[in-house]
Amino acid sequence: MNTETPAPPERGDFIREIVAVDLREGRCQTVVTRFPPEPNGYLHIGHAKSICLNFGIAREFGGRCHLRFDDTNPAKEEQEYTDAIQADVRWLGFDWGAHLYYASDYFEQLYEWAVELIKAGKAYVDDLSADEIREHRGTFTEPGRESPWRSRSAPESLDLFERMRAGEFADGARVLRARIDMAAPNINLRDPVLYRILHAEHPRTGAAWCIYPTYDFAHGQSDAIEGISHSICTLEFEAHRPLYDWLIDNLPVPSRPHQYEFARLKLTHTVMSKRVLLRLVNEGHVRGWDDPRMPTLSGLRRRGFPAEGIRDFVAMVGVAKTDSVVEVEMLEHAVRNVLNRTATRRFAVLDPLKVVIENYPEGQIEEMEVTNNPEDPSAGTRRLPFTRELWIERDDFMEEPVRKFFRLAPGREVRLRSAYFVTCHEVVKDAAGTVVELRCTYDPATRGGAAPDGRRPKATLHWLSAAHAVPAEVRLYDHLLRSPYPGAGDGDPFDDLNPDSETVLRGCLAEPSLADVPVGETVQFERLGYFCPDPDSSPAALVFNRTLTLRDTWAKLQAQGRQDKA
RNA sequence: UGGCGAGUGGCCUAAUUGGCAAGGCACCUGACUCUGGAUCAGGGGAUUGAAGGUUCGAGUCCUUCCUCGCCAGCCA
Repeated sequence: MNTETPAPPERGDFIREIVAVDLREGRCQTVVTRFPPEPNGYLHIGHAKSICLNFGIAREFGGRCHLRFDDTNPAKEEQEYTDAIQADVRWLGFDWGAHLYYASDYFEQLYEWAVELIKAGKAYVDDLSADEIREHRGTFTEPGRESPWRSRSAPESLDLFERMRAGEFADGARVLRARIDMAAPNINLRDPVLYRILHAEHPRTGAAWCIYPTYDFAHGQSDAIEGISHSICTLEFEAHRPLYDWLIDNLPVPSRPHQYEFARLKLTHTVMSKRVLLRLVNEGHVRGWDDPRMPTLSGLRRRGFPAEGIRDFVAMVGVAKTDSVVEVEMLEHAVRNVLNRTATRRFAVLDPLKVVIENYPEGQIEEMEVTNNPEDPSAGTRRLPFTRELWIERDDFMEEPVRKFFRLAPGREVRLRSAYFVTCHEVVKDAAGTVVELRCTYDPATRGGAAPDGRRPKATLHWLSAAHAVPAEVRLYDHLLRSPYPGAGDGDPFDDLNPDSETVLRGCLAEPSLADVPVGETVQFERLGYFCPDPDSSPAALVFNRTLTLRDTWAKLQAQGRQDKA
C-alpha cells in the first residue's frame, strides 16, 4: 500500500543513464514518461517491468509518468480492460495523479495533422486493398512498388480523406498513407498506413469516428502532445523508431520526444502472449484471467504475491537490450523475501494424522503462547489451545524412518512447536494397514517447547488441537507449463500444460484465527509455505491458495533420492 | 536473403568509457536455529560468441566471421 516507499537504490540501467545525462545537459527540464497499455487484455508481469521502469524513472528523477490508453483499435478494445488495468497499476503501487489520458482524446488533433501532411504532399489516400498493398510492399530483399494512387494530387487526397471521415466508404476501401520511400530497406518506411476505415463503436468516442489512426501515427504524436521526454518501449518497436522520428520531424508537434527500447520480460515456465493467455481462459485450462497460475497481475495477486515482491523482482532483473529469459526462481525468491519479513505465521495441517497424548489429562485445555512472526517481534504472539487429541502432518511421521528423516517415528521424541516434547509409543493402523493414529506421551517439564535439562529434539512440528481445528480447502499450485521454454521453436505451448498445476486438498485443518484473514493478505502456514485466502473463501468454507512453498531442503533431498533410484 | 538490434559462469545484470571480470538468482559445504524456514560463513563454476589486429595492457577500439532476436497487419 505504501507508494512512498523509495525503491531500493535502483541500479543505473542504460535508460536511466540516458535520462540522467539528458537532465544534466539540459536537453530536457523534467522527465516525463508514460505507460501506454492497449485496453485489449489484462496486464501481466511483463507489463510490470514497463510500469516499474516508467513510473520508477519519473519518481527517481522528480518527473511524472502518465497512464495513457492506446485505444486506437475499437475492434479489440473494451472498457472492462481499461478499468482492470487501472486497478492493477494502482495495486502495483503507482499513481499517475491527474495524468490519465487516452490516445482517443487526440483524435481531432491527429486528424488535423494528417490533413497537414496531405497538404504538404507527405501523405496520400490509397485505394489499393489490403492484399494489394501487401503485394506492393515488396520483400526484405526486393524494394516495394509504388501504388498507382501515390501520385494523386493533394487536393484529391484531401477530399477523399474528408469523405473517409464522413463515412462515405466501406471498411478497407481506402487508407491514408505516408509518402516516404517504397524502396526503403526498413519496411516500416515503405509508405506506412496512417489511417484506416473502421466502422466500429469506440468505447470512448462512440460513433464519432469511422477512421482511426494506426499505432504509428498515434503513438509518437500523443507523446509529443503530452510532452513526453522519454518514450520507453520494447525491442520490437526498434524498427519503428525511424518512422516515429519521421512523423515528429514532419509535423508541427509541440515537443520532441525520443523513443528508447528495452528487452521485454520473459520468464521460464511462463507464457506471456495475450493470445495464448486468452486461449487458456477460453478453453477452461484455468479459472479465469485471475487464476492463481496466470502470469497476469490479477492472477499473481490472487495467488498471494505481494506487489512489493514483484517490484523488487523487476529491480533485480534490471533493464537491458539483450533478449533474455529470466528463471521464475528469481521471482519466487523476491516474493519469499518480502513474505518472510511480513507474513504472519499460522498453523495448518494439510494432510492430518491423529495424535493422542496418552498421559495428558482428558478434557484439559492449555493456552500455548505462539510467536506470530519471528522476523518481526512487533507482530506479537497469540494463544493456541493444546489438548489431548491433536493433528499433525502425516508427512511428519514415518514408521520406518529413512536416513536423514528426523521427524516423528516410533520411540522418537520431537517438539511440538511452542507446546511440549512428545514421544511416539504406538502406531495404530486400520484394516488396510494405513496409519490412522499415533499414541504418544508428553513431557510436562517441556511446556512452552524447552526442556529444563537442555535436550533438543531434532525436529519441531506444527500441530492443531483436534477439538478446535477448523476445516479448510487448500489449493496447491505449480507451474502451469512443464517446460521452462513452453512452445520453444515451432512447438505448441499447450503441449507443455502441466496436468498437476493445481491440486485441491479438501480435508485440511486450520487454526481458528485463519478464518479471519482477509482476502489480499498472505500468511505463512508454518513449515509449509505461504498461503492466502482465495476470493472463493467464506467463513463457512475456507479456501486457501498456496502462494509458494518454503525453501524445503528435505523435499529436495527426497527428490534427489528418487532420482538416484531411477 | 535486406534492414535493425543483441551476444559476459546454468539464469539475469555490472564493469567509473583501455587497467586484476563484480553482484543477484540457482547450486554445493559448514555454523546457528523452537519453522529441515530465516540468518551467517564459505565454495564450485567465465579462455567475456569465434578468429585476427591495434596497444605495455582489450569485455571495452578496428576487421572479418558465427549465432540469436525483431521487421514484409489497414494489430499494438
